[in-house]
Amino acid sequence: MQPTIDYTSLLHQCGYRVTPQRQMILDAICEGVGHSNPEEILQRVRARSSAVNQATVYRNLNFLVEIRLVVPCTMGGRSVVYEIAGATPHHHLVCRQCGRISTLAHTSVQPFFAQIAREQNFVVETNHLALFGLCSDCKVRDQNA
Amino acid sequence: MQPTIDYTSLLHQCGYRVTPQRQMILDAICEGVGHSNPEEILQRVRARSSAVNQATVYRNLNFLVEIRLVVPCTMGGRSVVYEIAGATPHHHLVCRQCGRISTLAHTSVQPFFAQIAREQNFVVETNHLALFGLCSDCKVRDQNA
DNA sequence: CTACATGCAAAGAGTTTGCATCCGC
DNA sequence: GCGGATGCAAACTCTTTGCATGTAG
Repeated sequence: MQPTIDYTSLLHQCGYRVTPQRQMILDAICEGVGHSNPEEILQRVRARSSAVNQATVYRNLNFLVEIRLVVPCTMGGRSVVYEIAGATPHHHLVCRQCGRISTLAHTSVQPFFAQIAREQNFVVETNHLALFGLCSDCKVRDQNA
Repeated sequence: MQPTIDYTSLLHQCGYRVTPQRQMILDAICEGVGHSNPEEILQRVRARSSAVNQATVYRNLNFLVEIRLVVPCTMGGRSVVYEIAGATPHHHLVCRQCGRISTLAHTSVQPFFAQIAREQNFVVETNHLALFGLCSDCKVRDQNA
């Protein structure tokens, strides 16, 4: 988790306005360790300051994505989740049976992305890949069934 | 694109009811070459039979996903897209700048999935991966800007 | 002081659901 | 004939927007 002050001054430097709401929303995204949907972010912000409007959260999320400070990614749920753009890339294996989510280190993914850059001349910027499938436990259970 | 009759008899065999609507929806998914959202499917079905309700489309999509005849996948758009489960796995590189979508052969992805199976004991079932990033043209444009 | 941000409420999109009717088997 | 499928409309969730007010710079 990165300190908020960096982002605050970064916004300043780029000429963007820094409001208390915007700061709290950025804080909330940082706390979420890269897996927060708008609702969770709203909850976290409201825990600090009771009266922040959800429209403000949505507007700021869109704004932060636009200026590329925050990255949206889909994890299979109904709403998109957000994470700080500079966060360490990390990936997830989502089991379709039991829903368990395990983490996949970027080192396991990097060679694959490098290969795509080489073969296709395409720079993958997804730093939060979600792969769906069957985890080891459910695979065994499936075979025995 | 696969002939519908396979799916029809498959449904029969499994004891599921086969209605004209269900057949048309399956046809529409097949026609979509794996990239149809509910709206497009509805349009395609209605081109054949004008009065099919959208609730029926949604109910059938959920049904077909549940019995694993159809697979849902997110391509970055607002709604999920659907494809026939048995379709040849194929993947996409989506450019975040120009929106261009290029195809990535499964052979480029297979070793990566195999590695995950080996290292993590996790069977990736995603047969329609969407990777977001910068295409070659936009990369050049980015560097010159 | 000005332009942008916020709050509020209402509107929009996309999807689901309750209930009466219909129809595959 | 029975149980699941459909049509219709209303409800629900998530997100966006118009407008008046507030506030950062």
